[in-house]
Amino acid sequence: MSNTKPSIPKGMRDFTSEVMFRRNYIFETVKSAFECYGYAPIETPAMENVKTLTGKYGDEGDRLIFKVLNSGDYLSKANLDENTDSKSLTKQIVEKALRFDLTVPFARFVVQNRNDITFPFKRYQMQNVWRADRPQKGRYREFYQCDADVIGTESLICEVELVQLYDDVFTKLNIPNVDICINNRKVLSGMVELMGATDLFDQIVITLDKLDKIGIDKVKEEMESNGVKKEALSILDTFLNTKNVGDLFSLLENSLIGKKGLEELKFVIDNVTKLGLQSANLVFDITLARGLNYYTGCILEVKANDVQIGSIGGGGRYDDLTSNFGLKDVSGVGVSFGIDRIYLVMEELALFPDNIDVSTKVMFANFGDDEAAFCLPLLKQLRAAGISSELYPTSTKMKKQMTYANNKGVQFVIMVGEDEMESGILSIKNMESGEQR
RNA sequence: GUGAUUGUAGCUCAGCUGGUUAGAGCACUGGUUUGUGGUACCGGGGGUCGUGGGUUCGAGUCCCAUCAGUCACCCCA
Repeated sequence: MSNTKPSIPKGMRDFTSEVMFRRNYIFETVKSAFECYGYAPIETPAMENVKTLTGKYGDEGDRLIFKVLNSGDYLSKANLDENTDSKSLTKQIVEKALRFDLTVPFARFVVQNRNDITFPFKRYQMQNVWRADRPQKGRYREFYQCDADVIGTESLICEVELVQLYDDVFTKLNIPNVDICINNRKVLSGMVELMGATDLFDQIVITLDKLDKIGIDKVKEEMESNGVKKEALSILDTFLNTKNVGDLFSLLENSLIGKKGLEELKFVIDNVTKLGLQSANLVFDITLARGLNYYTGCILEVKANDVQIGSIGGGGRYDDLTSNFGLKDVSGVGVSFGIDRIYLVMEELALFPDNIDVSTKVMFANFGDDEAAFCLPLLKQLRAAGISSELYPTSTKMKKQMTYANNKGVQFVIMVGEDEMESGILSIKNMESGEQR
């Protein structure tokens, strides 16, 4: 057999222990916040049926779904003729796909288990998802999402709580200068309605989302080339120049859906303002749109302003996701934490506490079989007391054992040799100070 | 799908306008110290220079192709 160079697929990663200690620190923080707000854990499988996933994320999203080839002689069951192309072939030889996010599988879960669930249902989920994207900074083909969703209620109190939840987590993680951007898809619908371009909604909204990146002129250019009329663009201008939510009411007076969206927006903002946030800022941003097109109401996106990276979290309300699976009129709302990006932000700003990567507190040096046997009961006692400890497995040179302890960040090394066994008094060395007794 | 950029030891890189046995630091390992790490000193192993072709007396260095990584656009966490 030939030696293959060890490698892993594009956009996927190994995590070393050092990295895992830090990742777990983030996971734990998020998890305890979720539980503190009354969310309960669930998990769903890595793969879903392709049909469950397709059509929920837009055309672009569908292309980025990782599909899993059927097992066995799949080609013999396929129908091949001269019209067969990749797309029609894929349909015949693929029936499973890796999950693309946690929200759609969750909607499926809710419908499938509806008889066992008490509504409103609050769950959290922290699992990996896969996207066949081109990797770059803060963007991988396998990454983790931590989602909290509540489904089965239209109450806007949920939105208010989710904003607080974001604030709680980022405050606990000590990430400064966090903006929680908020908008409402209904407000955008109202605006597009006034522009007389309802059929171009998706296009307009995607273009609008780029405003802070490419500037107003380019946005208008792109919209015009997509068929938006000049008059419509001046309406857009009025909206963009209105910073205050209250002032939008007069603009959207004639749009039923727009007014509804504004009322929702106002409720959330007012209540959050009343309760106050610890460290994050709630920012109304009319240009916030979000690509995933299952959102229907309030939408949220979180940015860490001190680091150049995409959003570190996002979410919103979806009114109709479960109807795809045959359960109508169930509204849900949720948020997602992008923990890989949060990791990068914390790394860049050096926000990780330095005492989170210690595993073994006490190590027994190994001087030989008899000495090792003497240590084992002591080890048992330490462990029973909840002190993480280990015995170096072989009696190699002291230098090597000490180096091992040092690199692993062990705090104390206990020497048990002949003298100690006889006297019963052990030598303990503090690895930090070098002191020994 | 589009564009830019990089590929030399396990890791981070140096290698000038092509010139003989390809270097450093870190890591690993042996010793100074037969029971002591993190600091010191001495030694050792490890590379067909991403791959394939071409130019040349001679290619890590120049040209072409190909593969892989990284970054940006699209889109997104």
